[in-house]
Amino acid sequence: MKGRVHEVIVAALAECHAEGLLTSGAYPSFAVERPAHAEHGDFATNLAMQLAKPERKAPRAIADVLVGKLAARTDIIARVEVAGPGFINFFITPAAWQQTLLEIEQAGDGYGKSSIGNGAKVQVEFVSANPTGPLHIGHGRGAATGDTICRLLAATGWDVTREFYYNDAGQQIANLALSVQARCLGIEADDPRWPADGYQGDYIRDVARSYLAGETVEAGDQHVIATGDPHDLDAIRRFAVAYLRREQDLDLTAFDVGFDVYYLESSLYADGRVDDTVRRIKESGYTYEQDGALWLRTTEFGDDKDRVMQKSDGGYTYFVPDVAYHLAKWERGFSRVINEQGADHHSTITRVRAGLQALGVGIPQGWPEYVLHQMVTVMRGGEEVKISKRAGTYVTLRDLIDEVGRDATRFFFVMRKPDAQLVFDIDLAKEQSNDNPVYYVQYAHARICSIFDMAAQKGIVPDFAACPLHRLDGEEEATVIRTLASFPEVVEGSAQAFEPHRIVYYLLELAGQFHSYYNRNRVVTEDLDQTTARLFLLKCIATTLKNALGLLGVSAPERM
RNA sequence: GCGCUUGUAGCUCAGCUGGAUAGAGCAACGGACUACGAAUCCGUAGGUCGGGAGUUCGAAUCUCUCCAAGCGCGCCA
Repeated sequence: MKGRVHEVIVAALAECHAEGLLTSGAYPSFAVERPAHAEHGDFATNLAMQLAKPERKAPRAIADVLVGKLAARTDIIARVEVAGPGFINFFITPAAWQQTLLEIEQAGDGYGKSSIGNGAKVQVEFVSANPTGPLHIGHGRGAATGDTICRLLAATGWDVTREFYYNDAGQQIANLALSVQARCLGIEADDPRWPADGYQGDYIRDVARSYLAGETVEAGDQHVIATGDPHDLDAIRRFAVAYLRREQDLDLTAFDVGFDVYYLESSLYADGRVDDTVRRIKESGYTYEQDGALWLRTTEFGDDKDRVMQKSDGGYTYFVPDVAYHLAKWERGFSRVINEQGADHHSTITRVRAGLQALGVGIPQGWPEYVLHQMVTVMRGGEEVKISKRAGTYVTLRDLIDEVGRDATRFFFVMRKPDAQLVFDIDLAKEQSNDNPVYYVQYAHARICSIFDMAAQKGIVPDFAACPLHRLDGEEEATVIRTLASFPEVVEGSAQAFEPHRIVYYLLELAGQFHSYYNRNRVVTEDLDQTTARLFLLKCIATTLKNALGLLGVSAPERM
């Protein structure tokens, strides 16, 4: 509907220019928005204000001219008026609003989708947890946020590739292997022989036990059989990485989060991409040697100090494989890449981009794009759950899914915009009451389904093909229809801004309007026409609720 | 000290990329089930949008500057 109004405005402006009513010939950018107050109509535009400068006339005078043309579009416009400093307010005819329900019904599962992405390729990298331990609550937020962004982009016409980057090389993995080996040998964390930066979590014991038992682990295309030899560090490393990767995969599967590509850091070394990247950066002239190390002039690209690429011991710092990895993304043809990460790693952004710029291969400055999510704190029993890796008291994603369920976990993780810190209240998420927003929304869907069941039991078979839409003439019905009609706009905005929480707020609003409507209006009555029309409205609400929940990876139950 | 993010009702948070009179849910108080699910609804009350200055027809939104909180500032990842 908004798009239709936009078209009508452009057409009117063109007419005014053609007939000399306006003289500048200007087509400024202008907004069509939904006014906060109902007295201001269904839509409003600031076009006249935007034209004031080029036309060198008062906004209200320009608005009067435009209104003369707009008023002729009686098929959708009931009334237009000039208000305030020069707003043009549109009042849409009830019939035009009611017609939008037909579009919803026809689109069905596809309602809310659009093609603004034009099928262009976009890659979203998210989670990318190190295979050194189980996924914790921060990874959970990343998984829910990243997955929802993928769903939003797919729904708006992008060709999405979901990617998980495995840091399966480097010092952390060496520490992992040493930790598992220590457990295999019965060395405790307080033993002087315990490795310096060893991982102390209980899961390390599980890995060691499994390894000694000679178990087999399958993860992705890996198929690793434990040798059970506690002195074969290389075998332990391969087994431990596969074991933890399998655990992470199981968690993500339980969370309904999937990936198209698992990219292994070790492959960047194996195929020479890391060395090649270093060589190409050196050739760029942005490097220098100092104190026995190789430095990159990242300050040339906005960093506050230069960074070491190759340490004096010959090893590369962590951002070098990161640059190599992103160069590979670019060469794979992703002109658009989005990285979803925790904000605690935000300092890598400047370095990775600097490395890519230094390569001089035509990568745009703002590439790749980043979505950073802030910290998550967990509340239980009104108190913050303190996180201590050493004591092993951190909350894993698995714990959350087991305790509060997948739907509530996903919903809560995307309830806030990524930029804001998130307080995850476990008690609230578990609660099956009106305080819990997940149940509030799901209940709306289940309630509608139950009304359809009840109507069927009464032998009512609504003929939607001949639905008397004009019977939906109440104020509350108009309100709900307007909300339904805005869904595609909400999806577009949410996708464009990488802000999944907008879908959550939309759901709460729509569910609220339905509950309110339901409490005041009886749907199934003796009046068959009215019953048919209202059931049709409810069907459209249920469809929209289900589609919106689907974007969040949350189910729309028919019964609760 | 520098960088990023945040600061809106007692609490938790929205505010549609600069629009008109700043909204919702909790909590508080008062109401609504002999008819479709009360996991619901209706009403009342609650504000110097952290402080200050600037940009313009117009600022919670953009700029600057203070204040406060979180995160990050390694030849760790």
